[in-house]
Amino acid sequence: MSRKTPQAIRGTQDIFGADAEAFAFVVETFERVRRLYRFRRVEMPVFEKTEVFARSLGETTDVVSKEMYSFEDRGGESLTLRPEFTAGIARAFLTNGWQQYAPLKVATHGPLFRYERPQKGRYRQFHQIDAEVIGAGEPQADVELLAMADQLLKELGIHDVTLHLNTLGDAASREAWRAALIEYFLGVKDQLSEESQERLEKNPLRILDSKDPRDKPFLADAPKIDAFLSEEASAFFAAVTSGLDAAGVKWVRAESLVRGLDYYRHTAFEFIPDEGSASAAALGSQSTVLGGGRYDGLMESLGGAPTPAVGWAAGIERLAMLVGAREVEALQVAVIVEDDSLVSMGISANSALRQAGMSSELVAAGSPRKRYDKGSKLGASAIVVYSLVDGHPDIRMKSVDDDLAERIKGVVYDSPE
RNA sequence: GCGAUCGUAGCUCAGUUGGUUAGAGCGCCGGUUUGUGGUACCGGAGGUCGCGGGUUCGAACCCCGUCGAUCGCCCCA
Repeated sequence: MSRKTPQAIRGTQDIFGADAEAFAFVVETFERVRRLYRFRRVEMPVFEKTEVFARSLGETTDVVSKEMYSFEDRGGESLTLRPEFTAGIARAFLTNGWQQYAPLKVATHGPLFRYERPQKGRYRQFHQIDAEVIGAGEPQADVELLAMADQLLKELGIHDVTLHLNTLGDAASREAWRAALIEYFLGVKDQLSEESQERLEKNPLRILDSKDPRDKPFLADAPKIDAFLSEEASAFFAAVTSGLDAAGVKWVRAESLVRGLDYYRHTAFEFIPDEGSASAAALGSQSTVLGGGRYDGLMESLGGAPTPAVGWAAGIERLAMLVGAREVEALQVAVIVEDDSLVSMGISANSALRQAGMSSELVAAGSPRKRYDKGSKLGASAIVVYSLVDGHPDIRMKSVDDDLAERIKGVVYDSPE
């Protein structure tokens, strides 16, 4: 290990080989499915004014103060590497007048940055796919978005995850529920874990998904959102669930599923591996594969007109773990040159094969005697060998695939020298 | 920020209660087999055992520190 080589930044990854193939498979599948649902592609900046994220997330949270990659540029302006897509898309929607396209369905993917301690399925630079519907307040938008997520997971071959669904109601319902939770947990405060006692002040909803055994006894009897839902909020949720049923999307109710941020309204959801499944084992403690919700309050926090919106995002690395290692596509042709005087013949054959749409590798270096071995190890369906027989150039071809053999003959034997 | 486990060739790993010049497989390079669909044989390069200190006659091994990795807690947009 050379002392001079700089190390990669903590929490960044160099993805290669089968893992990189799995990553690409996730992105390609997402791109294909997103077209089926007519989501339009957007490309966003990787960094924004810190304000964009601070205002949308809420200034107070740990998330803003500790988990963002922020820095000053040369003009002294505070910038931040995007920790999520939603805030930047909302900003673009407002600054570019995309209201004219509403309701707007957009999709994107790329790197995101969060200053966190790396662990299984969590990195400082990680990658997500993302889909948003902006300017659509009706429950059908939630249904469409969730149907797309469900289809994506199935097309990725992931069948052991389930949609966990909840509603947070409208702003009034949500506040009433929150107040009731605080009151309830205050009553048993002494018996809660230290973490949850702190959460009581900062983020009471989060007590509901505490992992601490000391908290669990109190969770079952905690107030439920359903008791606080307004008539409209109930109707909205009912429309979402019946729409999902109609679309054939399986779901389970998750009464304790919450969102930390204030701008979330109504639908909140996560796709989570089924207990004991292969996917659950593959993900370790990072169980959520895809998550999102309705964020009707966000646009206002960025100074825009009230605009309903709903979206989700999913970690590409986590999806790639569930998809499993994928091998590179098999090589079709290995071109082996066993005598250096024939190298240019090999080069032109290799080149002609590729231009004719066949994947090809040239083996013309190293010990001539070992080239055949080296070439055959590439695992190609066909091998083309250039060698010298009695001082004359000789071409031989072997193939396990007759159609491929014909295609090769058409290219290699007819190519102008 | 906290905790646990781990750091030996390019890769995956051995290394006996501390004992001489630190090993294997794979990969890489070269040679042999006049070989032709992966599998043979021989040889070679490549390691201050993460780094720094300590204990000891002697440390890859024991102790302390440090850096890094992994997994978990907190947090999770």
